[in-house]
Amino acid sequence: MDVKSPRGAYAKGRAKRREILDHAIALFGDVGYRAASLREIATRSGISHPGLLHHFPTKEALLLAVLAHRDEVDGELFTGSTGTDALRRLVDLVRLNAGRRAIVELFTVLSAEATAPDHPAHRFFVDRYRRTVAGVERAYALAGEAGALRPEVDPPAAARHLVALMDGLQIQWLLENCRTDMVPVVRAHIKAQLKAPL
Amino acid sequence: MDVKSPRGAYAKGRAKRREILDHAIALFGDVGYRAASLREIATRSGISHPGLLHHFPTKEALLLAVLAHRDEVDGELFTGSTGTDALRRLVDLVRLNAGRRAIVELFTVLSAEATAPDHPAHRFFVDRYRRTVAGVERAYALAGEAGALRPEVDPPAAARHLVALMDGLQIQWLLENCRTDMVPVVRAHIKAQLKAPL
DNA sequence: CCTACCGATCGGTAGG
DNA sequence: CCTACCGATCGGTAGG
Repeated sequence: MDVKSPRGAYAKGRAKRREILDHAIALFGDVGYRAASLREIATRSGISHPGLLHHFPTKEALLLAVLAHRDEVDGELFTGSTGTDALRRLVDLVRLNAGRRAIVELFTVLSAEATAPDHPAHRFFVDRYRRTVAGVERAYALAGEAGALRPEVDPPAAARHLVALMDGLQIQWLLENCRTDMVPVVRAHIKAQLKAPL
Repeated sequence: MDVKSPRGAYAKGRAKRREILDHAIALFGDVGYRAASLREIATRSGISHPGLLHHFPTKEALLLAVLAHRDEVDGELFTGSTGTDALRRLVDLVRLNAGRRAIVELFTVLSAEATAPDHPAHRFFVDRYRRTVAGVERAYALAGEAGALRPEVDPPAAARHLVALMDGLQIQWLLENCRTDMVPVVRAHIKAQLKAPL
């Protein structure tokens, strides 16, 4: 018995779950959900594929667990910032993403795959984009009310524009094998919309 | 013998090839290249799957034929326009794309899938983006030389920005089931970069 | 263009 | 957590 972890068996199960999630993120990002195999994820995680199905009962459950896990981690990033400050935080998010190719790949590949209405992650991404665009729109609206926005900026259009810009830059960044910098493009865009320097 | 088509056999072969290409575009767009099956494309085209392989020897050959076919059709759109005029034409392209969901789906899904270096279309999309961004950059540069651009517009960054914007809007448009209009967002963006009205 | 087949691989289950 | 298996499906080939 390990004194430092009296619930060693549970801790081990949680660690294995986490290991499976990490390898699932990597493979879903590389080849997409449909083309990824449970056997490959299981082998990378050091277990058999029925072993994997003990932790996640179906392939779809694994996908949804991956998405929920990512939402949980990234959701913490933007709690408490509003208006102009939230727009500034988005530049930080772009910088952060430049350091985690696997996550960027995952969302780029899955969001495209999930445009198909029968894809198991379709609802997730429809809801996610609705929430994201609405959140960015609110940030623009608040910045506008505070008098920080140039008058020609229209919050609804600006929100869709900014989210699209970030997504599109990620495709280019991945195809260029991360050799370019997404940050200045986003930074210059937001800067041009604000009255005060960013 | 049909007098109006003395090479009826050849014409029929070409029509079947074209039919296969159309169904391949639709299925590759719906589920991606890896998850699409030759049997499904063949069935939709009214032949057996070895029959399909008579026209296209491998799955990869079919993919490359689809991409070459699209490049051939769309390449004609921009011959002869330069500078500000080419930027205006890009707005027309967005409007055109809003009328062909299948094509938009195809390129959105495949470009994301092909960010993986070992994807059979990887080279195609790397080259395609290089060419596209370079072409748009040249349009901005020419517009700048003609004095049509606002001074803060930087052609290299503006080119990556505009291409990213178009790609990102397509993802949102597909997830929203084509219920929104991409044109005003792109139009307003380019308009804000030009001195003269669009 | 077809039928019939190949070996490989898939998600999931049985039974322990 | 395992081995062993299920039926289904894959891309491609043989042979006509």
